[in-house]
Amino acid sequence: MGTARYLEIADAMRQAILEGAFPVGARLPSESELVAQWSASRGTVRQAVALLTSEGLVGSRQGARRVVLRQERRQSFAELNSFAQWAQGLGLEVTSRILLRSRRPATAEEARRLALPEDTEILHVLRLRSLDGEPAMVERTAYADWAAPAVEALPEDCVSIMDAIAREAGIVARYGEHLIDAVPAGAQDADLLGVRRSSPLLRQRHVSCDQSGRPIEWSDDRYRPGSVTFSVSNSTTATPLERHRGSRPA
Amino acid sequence: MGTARYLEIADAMRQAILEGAFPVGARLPSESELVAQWSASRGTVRQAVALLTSEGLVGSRQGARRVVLRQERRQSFAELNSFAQWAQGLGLEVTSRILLRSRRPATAEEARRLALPEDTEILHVLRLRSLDGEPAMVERTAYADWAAPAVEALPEDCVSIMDAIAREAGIVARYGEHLIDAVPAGAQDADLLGVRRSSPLLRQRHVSCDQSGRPIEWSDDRYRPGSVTFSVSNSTTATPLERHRGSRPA
DNA sequence: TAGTGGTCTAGACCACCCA
DNA sequence: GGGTGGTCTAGACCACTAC
Repeated sequence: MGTARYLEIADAMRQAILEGAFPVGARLPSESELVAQWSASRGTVRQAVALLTSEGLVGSRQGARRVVLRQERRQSFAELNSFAQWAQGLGLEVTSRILLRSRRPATAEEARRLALPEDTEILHVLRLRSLDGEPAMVERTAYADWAAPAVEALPEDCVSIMDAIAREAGIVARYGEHLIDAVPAGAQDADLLGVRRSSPLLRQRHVSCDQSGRPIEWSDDRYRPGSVTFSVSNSTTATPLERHRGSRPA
Repeated sequence: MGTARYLEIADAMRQAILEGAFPVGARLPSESELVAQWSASRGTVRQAVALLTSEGLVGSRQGARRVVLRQERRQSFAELNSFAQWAQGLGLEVTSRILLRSRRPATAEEARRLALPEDTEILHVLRLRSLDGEPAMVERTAYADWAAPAVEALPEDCVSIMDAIAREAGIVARYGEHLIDAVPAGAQDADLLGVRRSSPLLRQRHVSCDQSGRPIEWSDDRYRPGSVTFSVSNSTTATPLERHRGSRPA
């Protein structure tokens, strides 16, 4: 039974938009036209266009035809949560090296982010990741105690830890929460990335959770300047990104 | 007819989650239970929980009860697109000062971002924005030619330009696209924000579009370190944020 | 005022999870 | 195997847009 009907419709429409059949600003066919075209019910057609809307490709307002907002493709969950999958999807050569792997009691913040009791022994991993041979990101990750053994079993040049523990131990990330800000490079950051101390790094801290919402890892990833940009679309009916006040306002 | 039924249901469930009636990891009532509880159809109940899912509050998998993922509230479109509305929602005192307002031909990038012909005359605005009296953000915005007159008519201490031109000229932002990265402070940034040159700034570039997808403004906002963090939730079924390769990889 | 998208109903079948 | 969410149908009424 391959794919759902609404995904088939959405895929075809997305393809048409990406190919330029509907340029930015163009109006999409009406729901009734799509119903006729695809011999599907209105509910199914609406599911398809709702998907495109949530991707930021089309805009929707009551009473008016839907309009095309962008002509770019959206990434998958895996591509946001996994540096390796993202880079491979772009055809870049990724290499990773685990520089340090040690068990130690969780700090207060790590315990909170991982929803573990304080002083639970977590696994801390320091990792340098490169794109086409150039250092691009320093990753400092705390793995929950129950996930630690699977990570400890991996070779130190493992390209994708999340892929590996999904395959080897059935630990699959399904939900993520990301915090994005800018920080000055510390001594270790500067050394590993080959930049000057205090130069700007884009920081992505994130927690990945399994199917039941249990945190697997809490990570602090720092990108070399210019190597990565994040993007997000929003609208009056959907706002996925939040802005937060920093800890040190003044 | 105040609000839609599904919004009423979603609001009540969101409230319950935020108040801790369903802690993180807890399972929500089943759809059939909600149908009985609210005397609504299954479709309406599903619309409500789909909303919570898209907000990142609950996770959903076929065959299993929905689980609570977070206990925090999500912001509105206005709060992400408007610095003033965001800050006011937090109870912070916002002040703004337009330091420079000039018409000039659009650069190649500005023309592209604003979907205007090259060399169209746009309005460039330089603005310093403060939180509780402390400089927090430098904003450099290019307004499309057709929106420029409305902006030129505003006083230089106008707190929210988007609010003002919505009120005065009926120009309303409905869709946004945001690019987030880190850059070193330039001479002007350093001077205005009171930080050292080259110190890290969080940069949010964004375009705001009207109802038909026509770009109103293209802006480069730079935040003083520590003053702001962005956050986003994702899942295997919804990934609003993208990661992009930067322009200068090596 | 005709057409469009937004909301809602009441059924149905299926794939999947868990006890 | 019973319960759960995922998909789909075929209707209906309403609010809003565009002309």
